[in-house]
Amino acid sequence: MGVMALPREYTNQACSLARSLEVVGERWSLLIVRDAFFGIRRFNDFSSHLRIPRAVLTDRLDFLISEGVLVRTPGPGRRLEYELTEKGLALWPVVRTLTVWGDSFYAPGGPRRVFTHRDCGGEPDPMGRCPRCGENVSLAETMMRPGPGFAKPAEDADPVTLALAQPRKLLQPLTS
Amino acid sequence: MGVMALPREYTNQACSLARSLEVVGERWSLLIVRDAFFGIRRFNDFSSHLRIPRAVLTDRLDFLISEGVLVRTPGPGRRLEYELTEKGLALWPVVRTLTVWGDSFYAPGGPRRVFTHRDCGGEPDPMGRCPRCGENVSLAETMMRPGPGFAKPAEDADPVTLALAQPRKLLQPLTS
DNA sequence: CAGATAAGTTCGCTGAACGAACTCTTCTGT
DNA sequence: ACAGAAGAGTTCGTTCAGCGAACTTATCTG
Repeated sequence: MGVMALPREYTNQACSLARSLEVVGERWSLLIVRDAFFGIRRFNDFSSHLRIPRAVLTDRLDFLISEGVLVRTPGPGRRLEYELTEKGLALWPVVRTLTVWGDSFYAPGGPRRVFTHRDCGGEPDPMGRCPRCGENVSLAETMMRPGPGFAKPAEDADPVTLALAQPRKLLQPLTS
Repeated sequence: MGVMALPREYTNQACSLARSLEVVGERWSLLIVRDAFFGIRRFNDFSSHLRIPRAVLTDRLDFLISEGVLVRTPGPGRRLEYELTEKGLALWPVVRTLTVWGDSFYAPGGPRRVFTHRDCGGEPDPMGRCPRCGENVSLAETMMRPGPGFAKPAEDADPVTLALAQPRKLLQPLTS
C-alpha cells in the first residue's frame, strides 16, 4: 500500500520552516511542484521528465495530495491529472527564490530560464512584483522561456523536456 | 571519515532548482542554515537546538563548507565556529519564503516569529524591501522576535532555544 | 480484438539516517 | 599541577527510505 509514514518530524516544532520542510522538504517534492507550475499534470509526464522511481513518485503525489498541495482530478478522457491547489500555488516564491539562488551561483552562462510579465516584458521578482510596470503579476500572466544559460536538450530527449524548451505560460497544461 | 559523497544528482541538470536542491535540499541542511542566520555558530549549539544526530551534523557542516555556504573560523578561545558566507547569506529569501508559507498554512495563531526593520519597525518582505519606509533592509538591520503564534519554550528547554525566544538581531553571535 | 499507452505495484538491494555510547582535546577551578 | 567538565566530533549496529527493473492492470485506438 502507498500509505506513507509521515516524514519523520523535525523536532523543533516551534518553527514554521521546519513545518514546511515536513511537507515539501523531502527529496523530489519541490521538483514535482515545480513541474506542476510548468504545466505538467500526468503521472507519466512527471515520471519521464524527472526520472524519479515510479514508486517514489506515487508516494510523493499521494503525500502532496494528503497535505493539500495537489489535487487529483479527472482530465480529458477521464485520465487522472494532478493540479496545484491554492496552497500549492503559494509555493511559487519558494520555487523561485531557490531557482534564483541556483542561477546566481551555479549558472555561469546566466539564468537557465527567464520569467517575464506577459504584458510588459519585465521580470517579476519572486513575490510577483514587476519592476518595469510596478504591477503584481499573477502566475497565469507569467511567461517562461529559455534563458542565456539554458542547455539545449538533445534531439532525442523526452517529449516533456522538449516541450518545456519552448516559450510557454506558467500553469498552461502540457498535453504531450 | 566524514567524506560525504555528493548527494545523488537530481537528473535534470538543466534546472537551477535541481542544482540548488543538491546543495541545500538534503534533510537538515536548511535548518542548519536557518540557525546560522539566528546567530548559532558552534557545533554543540546546532546539535542541542536541532537534535540532529551528531554524525549527520558533522557531514552536513562539512558539505556546506565544501559548497561555500559556511566557513569554519576560530572564534573566541580558539573554539571553532561556523559562519555563513556571502553565498550562504544569499539563502535568506529561501529560508524566509518557506517560513512564510509554513506560517500561512500551519500556524493558526499567526506567525511564530516576526522580522522587523530595526529602524522603522516595518516588516520587510522576503527580498528585504520594507513596506513602511521603502528601504532595502540588510540582515544586520533586521530584528527577530517571537510572534503571536510562538510556542513558549519550557523552562527547562535547552539554553539555545531559550536564548532564541528573546528579541535579537539576525546574525548576532549567540554565545551561550 | 490486438497492440499500445497510462498508471501504477512488486521486489530485492543498498546506502543514508538514527540514537547511544565512546574518544580525544581543550578549558577551568582549586 | 591535577581533576573534572565541556567542546567537538567518531564509532557502531540497526532500521528504513530510495533505487532500478520488471511486472500488472485498466483504458484507448486502429
